[in-house]
Amino acid sequence: MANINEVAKLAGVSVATVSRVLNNNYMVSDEKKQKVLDAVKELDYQPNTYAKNLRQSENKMILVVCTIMMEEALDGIKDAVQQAGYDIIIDYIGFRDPKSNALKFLQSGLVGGVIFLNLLHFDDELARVMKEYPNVMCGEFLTKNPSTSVSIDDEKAAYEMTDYLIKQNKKNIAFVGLSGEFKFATDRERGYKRALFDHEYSIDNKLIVKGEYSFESGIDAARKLMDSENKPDAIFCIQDKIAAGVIEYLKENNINVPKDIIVAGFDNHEISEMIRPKITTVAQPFYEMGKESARALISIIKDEDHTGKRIYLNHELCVKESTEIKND
Amino acid sequence: MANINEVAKLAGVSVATVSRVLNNNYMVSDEKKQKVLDAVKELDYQPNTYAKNLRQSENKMILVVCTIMMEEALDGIKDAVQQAGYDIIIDYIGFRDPKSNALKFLQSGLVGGVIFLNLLHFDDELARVMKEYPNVMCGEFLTKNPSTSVSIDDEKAAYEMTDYLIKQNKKNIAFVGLSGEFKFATDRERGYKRALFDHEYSIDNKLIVKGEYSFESGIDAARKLMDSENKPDAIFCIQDKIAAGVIEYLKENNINVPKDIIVAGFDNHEISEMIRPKITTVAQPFYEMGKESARALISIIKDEDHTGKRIYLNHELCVKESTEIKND
DNA sequence: TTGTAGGCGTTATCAT
DNA sequence: ATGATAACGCCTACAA
Repeated sequence: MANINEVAKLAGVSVATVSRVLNNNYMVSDEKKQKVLDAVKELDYQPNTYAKNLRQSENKMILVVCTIMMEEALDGIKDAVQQAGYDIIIDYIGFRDPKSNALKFLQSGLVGGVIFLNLLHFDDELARVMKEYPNVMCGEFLTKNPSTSVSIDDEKAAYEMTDYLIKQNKKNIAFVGLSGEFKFATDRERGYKRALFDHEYSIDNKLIVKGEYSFESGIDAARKLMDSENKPDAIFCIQDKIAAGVIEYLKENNINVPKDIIVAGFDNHEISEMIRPKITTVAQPFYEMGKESARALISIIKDEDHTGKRIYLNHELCVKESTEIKND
Repeated sequence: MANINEVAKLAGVSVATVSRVLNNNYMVSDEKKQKVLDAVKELDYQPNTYAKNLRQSENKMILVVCTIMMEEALDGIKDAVQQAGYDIIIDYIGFRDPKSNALKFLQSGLVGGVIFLNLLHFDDELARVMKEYPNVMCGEFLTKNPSTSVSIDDEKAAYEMTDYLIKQNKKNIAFVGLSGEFKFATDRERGYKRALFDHEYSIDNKLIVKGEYSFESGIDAARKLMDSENKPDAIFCIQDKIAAGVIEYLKENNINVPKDIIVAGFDNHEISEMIRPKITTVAQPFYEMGKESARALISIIKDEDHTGKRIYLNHELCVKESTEIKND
């Protein structure tokens, strides 16, 4: 692998000139610049990342810690980051190892900052440690976490959806949430309750069930709701996969959606287009969220501006088939 | 961020001793070792990755290039890699930029090898360039590509599925493939045709349609098949999402699956469990494929064993509801 | 067993 | 505008 010395030798200049051409691109004659460029091409020269980062004070590498893979958000991050001349590397941790290599990568100087993508388990220790490093939370964060965060306003979105369901003349609106202690989950539940309250609906805890983040869990939730005495005529699910499960259960029991019961989900997941009826849902601007997160992180890295901000982006209510009765 | 000098000073030893404790762990007295360890802890010292890699010849960083995010495969890669003391970073490229940063990362010395995960666009130039670097293809590869590859035997799997469909007493077995030139796609089509041939079925090109990798494409494919004169009584789709679309179209047209037509997919994608009837499919051992890929890559990096191998792992036929008539 | 010093490939400072 | 050289943090001969 060619290094800068070989390039300099081939071009007949000093290493400093090569470095200048490749980085600053000023204060060097066109003649020598061309020679350097030719030599670089000839040798397929690429500056060594390790040497470069060792020497430079600023670290232009960003780590993205992913639990669930959100391709749209990653696209947004990539675009923003590349624009600023940064590189990203991804640490995929799934749900197996909540801590990830973030700290290791940070302490070893590999990366200069971290974006946590939809991280669900941000414990106290991680929060404490992360105070010392540039980081932003994209999509999910804990109240006690002081990091800058980018997300939609989950409470507002859930409020709007519930409000919409009420306006379809429904009286018994159920909510299917998550059993864990996640901020986005409690926010959405709060939005649901606040909408009921504002419309002077009473809140029936029998109409609120909690489960996991899955299709099967949706089936279970629907069974619970339909087995109770106060049956719902609308079911708002915290996620589309769950809504898909709910719809499946209702279909199996010959309950028509949307005629008998209307169902809504959240996330505009692809499943919402693959199930019949297509699921009314809330679309999150994942691409923009990624982009905004990256921008925020870079400005934190650059300006040392460590004040945690809350950045809210706009969601979109997507009305599809599961809440509107067709007129064939 | 603390460096090795500060640790040495605090521990009252030389930097060489600190380095020895952290790496070799031999030829150093217990007394000094303990002092070093204490100092490391005290300062939260973590060796600088860039300095370390610059100095060392061997590079323990592996790049995984992802098109589509396959979490199971990533888990497998992670497990194998960590066991060997390597780190991975992921370059997510989606389908937007087929070339990825692989070459850049390799040339800049950031990584010592690459795993291409389900890469579909492996062009001649990439193939040429990649000859010089350790790399393995996981899940998909081109015939002309000399890299080591890990996958299932797609032809065999498709053969078995087709054979199974024939044994359900079906006569007109359609195949929904992909319009691109992908090895896995042509392999599966060949397996389908070979099974027909072995059973002395004639091959009707009207029963072979091609489209995209999506639910909508499945709907289109089913329409085409059902509009032709020689209607199928079984439809084998190259992927589960496509099969889901096919099933949806049939349902909309009051054609019962599996009673009237049986449908099969491929990949054991989660959608195969969320659609009714659940889709009979072929499961790929993604976790194992990832693990095997990582192992292969590490041995290539270590041994400089550049002979391209083909590693086939076993698939599994998953018979579900879309091909078997229930007896209620 | 331990310490000193050289060098990995860059970039940045200081001369020229 | 250009070149020589120090320094980044680490590992590893080599010396003691």
